[in-house]
Amino acid sequence: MTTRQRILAASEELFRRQGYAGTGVKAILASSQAPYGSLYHFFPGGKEELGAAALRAGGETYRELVETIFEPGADVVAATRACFEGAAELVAATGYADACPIATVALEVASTSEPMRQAAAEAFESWLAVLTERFVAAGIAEPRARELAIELFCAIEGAFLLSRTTRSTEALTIAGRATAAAVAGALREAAASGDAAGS
Amino acid sequence: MTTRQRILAASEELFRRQGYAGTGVKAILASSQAPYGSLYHFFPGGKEELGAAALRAGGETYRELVETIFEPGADVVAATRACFEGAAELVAATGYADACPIATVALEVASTSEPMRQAAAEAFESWLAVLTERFVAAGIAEPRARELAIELFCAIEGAFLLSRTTRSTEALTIAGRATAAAVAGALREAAASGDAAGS
DNA sequence: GTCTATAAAACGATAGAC
DNA sequence: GTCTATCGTTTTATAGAC
Repeated sequence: MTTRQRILAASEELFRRQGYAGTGVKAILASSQAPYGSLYHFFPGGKEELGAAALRAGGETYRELVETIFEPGADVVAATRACFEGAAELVAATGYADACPIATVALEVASTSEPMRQAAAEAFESWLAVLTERFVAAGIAEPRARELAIELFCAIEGAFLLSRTTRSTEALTIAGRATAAAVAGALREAAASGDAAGS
Repeated sequence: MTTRQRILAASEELFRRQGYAGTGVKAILASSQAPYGSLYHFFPGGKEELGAAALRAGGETYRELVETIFEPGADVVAATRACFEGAAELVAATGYADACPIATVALEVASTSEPMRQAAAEAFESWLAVLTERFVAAGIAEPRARELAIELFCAIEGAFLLSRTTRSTEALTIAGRATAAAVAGALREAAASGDAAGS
């Protein structure tokens, strides 16, 4: 693992758990066992460039995770359930420390750092794009598919917030059940209108 | 307005917009036009006590807002719609700066400050309690009513996150429509099972 | 490309006069 | 209860040796 990768990995973990402003550059360097100067060698823009890079890296990791759970041809209702169940396991297993790698920082910088805000927005959009594509592949028409993707996103992000704050997975269970039901409903509607069009 | 109130109001605003760690004590005092010593007179516990107090104050403000929108006897489906529409207006009107007074700080401190985490959890629970009560009053049985409250919470918090990050109210519109539909569905089910019980 | 020493500023907190 | 001066620390960032 290169020095750059270690710095980036440590940044992802610390920013996700304690936020951007709450994490000092020194803590990142200590955690990544990198010297002080290396940071500014690989990230000349300093902490802000590092923050944006960490958002992009975290966004990519989670996009791949979503692609794995919603594998092409999979049952999207089951995948939705798996998504929330996996999230609940992760959150509980880490003592309610790890959830979304973007959310905390995104809220912190939405009004204070334009480059970081954009990096977070692109990460979110990439997840929505994958979800939308999978819902379309499952037979749900384009506008409705994107709506469903956004519903899933909002449900799981809101549940992450409530879960970490109350130290309970209840919200993830309930939000997961509701979202799976919404996906199942859209699937039924799509099948019905598909039949109608086919008849 | 007393000095204490000014400090608290400024803290609420700054913490909500740029987070807890991202807001310096000096900025709060400058914004509230209070001298440096007053802070430690009214909040001997320093920044952390001020943070917890701001969470409680923000939580109370929003609980009253929820109580106003979901006024006793009101149509809960219309109230749900009004909730998301009002949120969209607020977010857009403030240039995507103001949304939830708790969420940003809650994510920041969930794993780093136990007193602040608890203050945030109590605020969230107070909102859920109001929502649950109103759904019960509308005829929805207790366990389902609390589930609906959590669904609404997750949907709006997730939509706040996506909205502030992407600078668009799209998520609030979509999440609002979906949540209103879920509430309407629960209402129909409750009426059907109520009829069945009554027959 | 690695590492340290240090600068310059901001941080939270305190002491003490009024 | 108000206000200021200041302490000690920590922050981000840089300079310069290796």
